[in-house]
Amino acid sequence: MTKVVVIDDEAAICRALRINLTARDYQVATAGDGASGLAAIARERPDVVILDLGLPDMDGTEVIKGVRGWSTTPIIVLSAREQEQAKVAALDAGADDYVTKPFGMDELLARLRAAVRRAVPSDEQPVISNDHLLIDVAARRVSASGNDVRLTPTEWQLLEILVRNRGRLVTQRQLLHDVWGPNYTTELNYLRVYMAQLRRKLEPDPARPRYLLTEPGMGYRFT
Amino acid sequence: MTKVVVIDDEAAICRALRINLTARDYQVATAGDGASGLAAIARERPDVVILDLGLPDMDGTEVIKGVRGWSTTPIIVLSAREQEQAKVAALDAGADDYVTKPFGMDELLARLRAAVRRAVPSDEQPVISNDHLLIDVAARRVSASGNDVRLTPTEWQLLEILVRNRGRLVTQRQLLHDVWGPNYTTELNYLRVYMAQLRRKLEPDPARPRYLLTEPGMGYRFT
DNA sequence: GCGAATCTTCACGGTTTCTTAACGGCTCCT
DNA sequence: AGGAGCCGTTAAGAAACCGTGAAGATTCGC
Repeated sequence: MTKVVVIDDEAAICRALRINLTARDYQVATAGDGASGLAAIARERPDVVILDLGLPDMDGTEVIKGVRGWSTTPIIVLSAREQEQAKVAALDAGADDYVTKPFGMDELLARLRAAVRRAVPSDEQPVISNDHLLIDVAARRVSASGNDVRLTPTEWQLLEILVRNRGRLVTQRQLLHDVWGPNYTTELNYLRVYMAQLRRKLEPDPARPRYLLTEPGMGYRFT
Repeated sequence: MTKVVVIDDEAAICRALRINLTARDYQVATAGDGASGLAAIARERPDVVILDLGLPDMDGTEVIKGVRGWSTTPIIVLSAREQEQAKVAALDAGADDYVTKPFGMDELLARLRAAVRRAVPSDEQPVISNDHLLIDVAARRVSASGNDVRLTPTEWQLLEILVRNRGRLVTQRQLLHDVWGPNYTTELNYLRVYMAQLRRKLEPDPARPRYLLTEPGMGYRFT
């Protein structure tokens, strides 16, 4: 059975969605603010999330980023008609779709079906482990030669993207877009600085990298 | 580079999209009706399709079904505000998203980025594999006789075009246009230099190519 | 508020990649 | 046989790119 988490501060909407979705054999959990919404997602591991952007306690994009750190669950955003800017920000933060309020239930259901259909069958949690390195993405732990390594938030985001795409080349544009946002896709400096820091912390010989490889002119690759 | 096919019967919209998308480094092809739209999708193999529902010759859902028969390319639907019913039908037919006319360019671009980003996992990119060669376009990996081969950005672009059109002749003009841009379509030198480099890196006997074949006076072909 | 950690920005030297030109071999045509 | 055009090969200078250290600016925790 498909599991849905609904995050909305309007109780009426939560109730309406719960009734409609339950009637169509979805399993529904609701939350009234961002913090409890994140908790619900972590607890329920839903197949899809419906998220209202106008939450009382935190910005909607913060919720999205919080989820995208460890999960690829589809997120459908609800927003008032005027928040054009917020919609764009939400999609760039990693939302999969949005519906403007007031919305037709038929439309929401169609989008829900589309989102679930698209979803990739849940992927395994990446854990890298070899003689020298141990990277546990879910637990946010990294150690090199047996010693725990502390990474800053930015370093971690960068490493996580590379690890999730291990073996594949990740382009500079994509890294910059996913870590710094859509307006920073030309700041190649940032990549150089942070790749150097990651290598200093992770590589046995930072000057001759074994894991964090450069593909000149294109991007980086974790192997 | 991301390739987009736009299908809309309003020439003004086609033109506006072409200009905006080209400026953002998308590669754009346009079609004015459903039939030529389907042909364009089959020919161009775009990364994403923008489809107007109000086409003169056939219903938009027919176009979607026609594509979904053999491809999972993301489809973003354009529709007038009133066609609520048609939107639902389009999403159920396999469309991935829709935007109501009149639309904001920012919103469309954000949805485009979201659609392309989502599509990557499910999109099966060509992988060439035989005794001697292994080419994984998605991961940007090439190996010859078991050894990993490093390619420069230009070498990659060239090889990728040939691989995507494997078996077919690709003209010199098209290669030059797609790799170096519209102002370089006479620099046949570039092709010779880079084909030689690719052969040196990929062919078992570079002087007698098995995969990267020359069609004198016309172009090259990957087999 | 204050100190520490983190992020942004800059400049320099070394390396890789791109561009360009020249030369010889080959095929086809006259 | 000779010439013209096309192709493959090589090499060298120019341009772009990368790694690095370090110095402000900003944020965060106390």
